[in-house]
Amino acid sequence: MSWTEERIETLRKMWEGGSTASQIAEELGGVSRNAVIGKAHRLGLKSRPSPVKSGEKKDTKKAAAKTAKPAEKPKPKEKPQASAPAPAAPKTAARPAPAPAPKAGPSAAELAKATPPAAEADKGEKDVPKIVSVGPGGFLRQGPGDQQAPIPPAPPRRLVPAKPSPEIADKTSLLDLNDRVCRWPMGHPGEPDFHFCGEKVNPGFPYCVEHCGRAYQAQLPRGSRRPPPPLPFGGPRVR
DNA sequence: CCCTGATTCGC
DNA sequence: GCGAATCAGG
Repeated sequence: MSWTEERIETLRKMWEGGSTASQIAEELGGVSRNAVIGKAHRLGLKSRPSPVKSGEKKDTKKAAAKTAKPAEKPKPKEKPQASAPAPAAPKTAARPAPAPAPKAGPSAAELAKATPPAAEADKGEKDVPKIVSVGPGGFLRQGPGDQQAPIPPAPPRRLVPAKPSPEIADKTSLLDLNDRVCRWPMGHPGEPDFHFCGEKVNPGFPYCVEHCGRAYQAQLPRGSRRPPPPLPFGGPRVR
C-alpha cells in the first residue's frame, strides 16, 4: 500500500483526533501500526501522550528482554548527538496534567486569544468559554455546561456555491474541509459515503461545538478504554 | 502478558 | 520515504 493523499489525510485526522496508531492502521488497512507511527512522524505529527517520554535509559533489562530474538545482529544502541542543536521544541518536557484550576499554559492563552476571529458577534458576552482544564494535547477542556454554547453563534455567512452532484450535495468531502467546517468524520474513509460533519466549527477548534464535546473528553486512564459511546468513525469496521 | 508511541536503520 | 525491529513506559 502506498501513502496516497487520502490515506495521509485520514492518518493525519485520525492522529490529531486522538485515535491510536493501531486504530488508524486498522482503519487504513494494509499498513502496520509501526508504519502509521513512522508516517505520522515523517509528516511532522507527533507528540500526543506517549507512554515513553523519559530520556533516561537503563541497560539492565535490555539483554534480558531480548531473549526472543537470537542475538545475531549487532545492536547499535547509541545516539551520539554530541552537538545536536535541537532547534525547535524537541520534547514537551511535561505534559499538562488535567488542571482543575483555570490556570492555562501558553497554549491555552494562545487559544483563548485566537478564539475571537469571528468576534463580530458581540452579545455582551465578551468572555471566552471558561477553561476548566487543559487536555493532553493542550486542548482546552470545558465544563459540560459550557460545551453546549461556548461561542455565541456568528452571523450567517455568505452562501457557498452548490455542489456539483446532488449525491454529495450535503456531504462534506475531504476536499471541502477548511478551517471553518467541522472535520469530524462520518462513516469510514474509503467508502463512498464517507464524509465529514461540515458544521461550522467552534472557533479555535477543528470541530463544531457538538463534536468538540465528543472529541475533547477527559482522557481516561489506560486501563479503562472508552468502549461504548465516543467511538469516532462509526467504530471499528466490521468485515 | 497486553497495550502505547518513539526511534533506529536497512532497504 | 518506508516500515520492521527495537526500545521503553503504562
